[in-house]
Parts: sequence; C-alpha cells; structure tokens
Amino acid sequence: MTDVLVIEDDDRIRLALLLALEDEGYRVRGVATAEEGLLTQRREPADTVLVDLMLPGLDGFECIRRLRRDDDVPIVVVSARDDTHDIVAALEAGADDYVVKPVAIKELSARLRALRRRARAAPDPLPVLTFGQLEISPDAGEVRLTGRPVPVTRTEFRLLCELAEHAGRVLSRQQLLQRVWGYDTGDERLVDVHVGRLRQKIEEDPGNPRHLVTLRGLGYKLTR
Amino acid sequence: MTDVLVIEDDDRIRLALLLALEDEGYRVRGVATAEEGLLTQRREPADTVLVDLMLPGLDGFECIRRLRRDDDVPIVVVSARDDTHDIVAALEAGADDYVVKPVAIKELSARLRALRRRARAAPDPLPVLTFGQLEISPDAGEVRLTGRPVPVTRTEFRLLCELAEHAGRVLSRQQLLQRVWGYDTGDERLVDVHVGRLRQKIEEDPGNPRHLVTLRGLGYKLTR
DNA sequence: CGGTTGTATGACAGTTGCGTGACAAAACCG
DNA sequence: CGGTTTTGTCACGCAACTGTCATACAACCG
Repeated sequence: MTDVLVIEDDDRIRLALLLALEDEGYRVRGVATAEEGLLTQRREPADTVLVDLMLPGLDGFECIRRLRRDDDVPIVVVSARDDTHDIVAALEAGADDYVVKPVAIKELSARLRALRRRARAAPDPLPVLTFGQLEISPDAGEVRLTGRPVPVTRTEFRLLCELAEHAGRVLSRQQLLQRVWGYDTGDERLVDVHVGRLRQKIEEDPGNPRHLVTLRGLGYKLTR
Repeated sequence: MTDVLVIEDDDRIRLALLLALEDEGYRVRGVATAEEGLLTQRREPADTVLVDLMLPGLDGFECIRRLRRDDDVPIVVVSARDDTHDIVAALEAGADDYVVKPVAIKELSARLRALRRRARAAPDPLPVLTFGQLEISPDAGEVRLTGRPVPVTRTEFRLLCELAEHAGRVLSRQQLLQRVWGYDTGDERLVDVHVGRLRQKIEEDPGNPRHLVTLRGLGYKLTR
C-alpha cells in the first residue's frame, strides 16, 4: 500500500488531506513543519511526500531540495499559490508535480497514482549492481566476485558497466564499440577479445559463462 | 536534446506551442490528429508527447491509452477543460501530467523537465510477447517455452520476431524472405526449412503445430 | 481414386561467427 | 628511460549455422 507523508502547517488542511487520502486507500502520516518532515522521511521513509510551500521555519522549496538530496521519493507540492514562478521554482527544486489548493481529492489521488507508476519503473540507480555472485560498483570503480575484489582494467570495467546498465538486453558489437570506445565504426572482433578477457576474470567457468553470455549473431548480454 | 511531439488539432495553438517549446530549447514536431500522432510516435518516437484531449476522430483518452500501450513515453495532456473528471480519466488512461490551457510556457517546460528527470533512468522492463507457453523477448534476444530458455539461431529468431510482430496474420514466403533475409526474390523453400527447424524447438508437438501454423498456399502465421 | 501441387524433414557441405593464444604497439609509471 | 600493464590486431581452429537438395508425406481436385 502506498504510504504518504503530508507536510503542511495548517492543521485543518492537513487533517482534511489526511482523512481524504486515507479514504482513498492510502496509508498516511502528517507533520506540521519541514524539519519534522525531513526527519520523519529520513527515519521512516514514505513512498510519496506531499508538501506545502508556505511553511514556518524552513520553507517549502528548501524542504523539497533536501528531501530530494536524500532520496528519490516522489514529491508533490500542494500549494495555495498558483503563480508560475512558484510552480517553476518548486519543480526546479525537485518536485514532481504541483497542484493548487483547493484540489479535488480524486485528482490528487489520480496524480499520485500516475506519479507512482512512473517512479516505480525507475528504481534509483543502485550504487551496486549485483549479478549473482558478481558485484559491480560503478562509483567505486570496483568489481567483486564472491566478495573478493577482481582487478579489471579500465576498458573492461567500462564494458562491464555498459552491459550491466542494460542488464538482460542484448547489445550488438557495434553498440558496444560505440558506447565503450566511441568508435563510429571499427573492428568488431575487438569486442570479442575484451569480452573474452573479462570472462576470464569474472566467470567461474569462462568456457561456460553464466552471466556474460554470447548471443550468436546478435551480440552479448549480461544476465543475473 | 529532448524531442517533443505535439498532438493538437487547433492549428494556431499547435503552432504557438511548437514555437514556444522550440524557444525553450526543445526539438519539436507537431501533428493535428491522434492517428497521425500514434503513427509518428511509432515510426520515430519522441522523448515526450503533448496531447490535447479534444481531437477529431480518435479522442485524446484513447490516444493516450494507445500511446501507453506502445511504450513508456512521458505523456502530458494539455487541455482547455479543467474538469476533475477529465483530469482523473486522462491520468488513469496513462498520462503523466495534465495542464490546463492557457498554460505558461515556463511552467510547461518545468513540468516537462521534472517528468523527464523521472522518466530518464527508467530501465523499462523488457517487452515480452507471449503466445501461450511461448515467450519472445526481442530485446533480450531470448525465447522461452514453459519458462525454459530455448536456444534459437539468429535467423530463427528474426523469423520468429517477424511472425510475432504480425501475430495472427498470414505472412507469405515472399514477405518473410523480404523481411528476414532481405532478399528481393529467392527460393521459397528456404523459409520452409527454417520454419521447420523453428517448430522442432518451440512446438511441443512439431507435427501438430499449435502456434506456428501453415496456411497451405498462403504462408505461415503465429497464433496464440 | 490417381494425379498434382504444396509442404515437411533429414542429410550434407560450405560458410560464418566466435574463442583463444600470440604478439606488437601504446600507455602508464616509477 | 626502462620496465610493466594495457590495448588493439591477427590468424587459426572449432563449433554452430545456413542454404540446397532429395525424398517422403499430406492436402487438394477432378
């Protein structure tokens, strides 16, 4: 069930929102200040955050920025102001949607659903990609096999990242040349060689690859 | 650069939107009907679609549903009507956002940016075509029968994809030669052979094919 | 029923695509 | 500058794939 956090200082409005959302089938929580909201979201993250712009203390824009800095939670602004400036500023700060009070609860609910559909499809890029026993940390520039670090060269690493980023998808040699080497065209066998070298390092049995597999005539792909 | 498709029947409004968006740095295209929009998006997909609700012929809601069925492109409704009913219906149909005309271009632009931020990272799930127990994933270069992967060769795979893409329709041997092999003309028996090999792999009883059926004198088709 | 046409299938040889080891050029690094 | 690592090129061999053919089989038609 979707878990919504409402950050709104006006008690009556907050209560009304909470009740209405609960009615729509959401699990709800509410707080009156940005500070509380940030804390709550950090300690027990909701799936979606509704935030007012005019808040005492830390204002709504700053609240959005900080929420966004922490994680990728969908943020909807619910504000009385319908000034284009505010809307643009809020969206630029990191909000996903902006609705003007008073808002029909049905519309709000539909917007939340649309947003969640979108957000669900994009789980924030994990710092570590895992493929069975194989772990890749694009940030750290590190590859581990059964926990042990595996020394890979820069090209091998980029190749692996490219494949990992499109896990499960076939990438043709041309695509890989394009993305890893930047060649517009070139010898496709080059890819083979590097895939081979990579296999020696990351596959338990390089002859029978489990993750970095060949699709004859199509290209290579990385599977779980 | 973001590539926007505008579907709007009112020439003046469409033109105004296109010019304004171009000014904001988007690459733009515009069409006047839902049908054109769907075709355009299918043939040369834009990154984002703006659609009006009141369109001649196929209406906006249906247009949204069909766009959404095809792919995961961000869809923003730009409509003159601010009725909650319409908003909810459009979002339920698959739209990501709904703005009411007249809209400040800056707001629209900010909403497009917010939406694209969300949508970009989406590792959209691999599309899978299903025919009973048979699953075909063009992107993964994979065919599965009762969940088990079936090794098919490149030609077999292309042939299968071609048939799957036109599921239910008969494709003549000439058409298949044309599309799979690129031959303008050639030995039609070649198709038979490959169909046969494919049947051995994907049919439970290759003698009595359930999915990949022959239409004597016409060609082959793939059915559910 | 026999003739005719269209389809299925097995075998086979030529071809293609891929994995691999060897090696040279290039980049890197004290 | 000299050694070391990394990168790209090449050639060879194996395994898999492709297209052709011949033959057997099935469907259609009068």
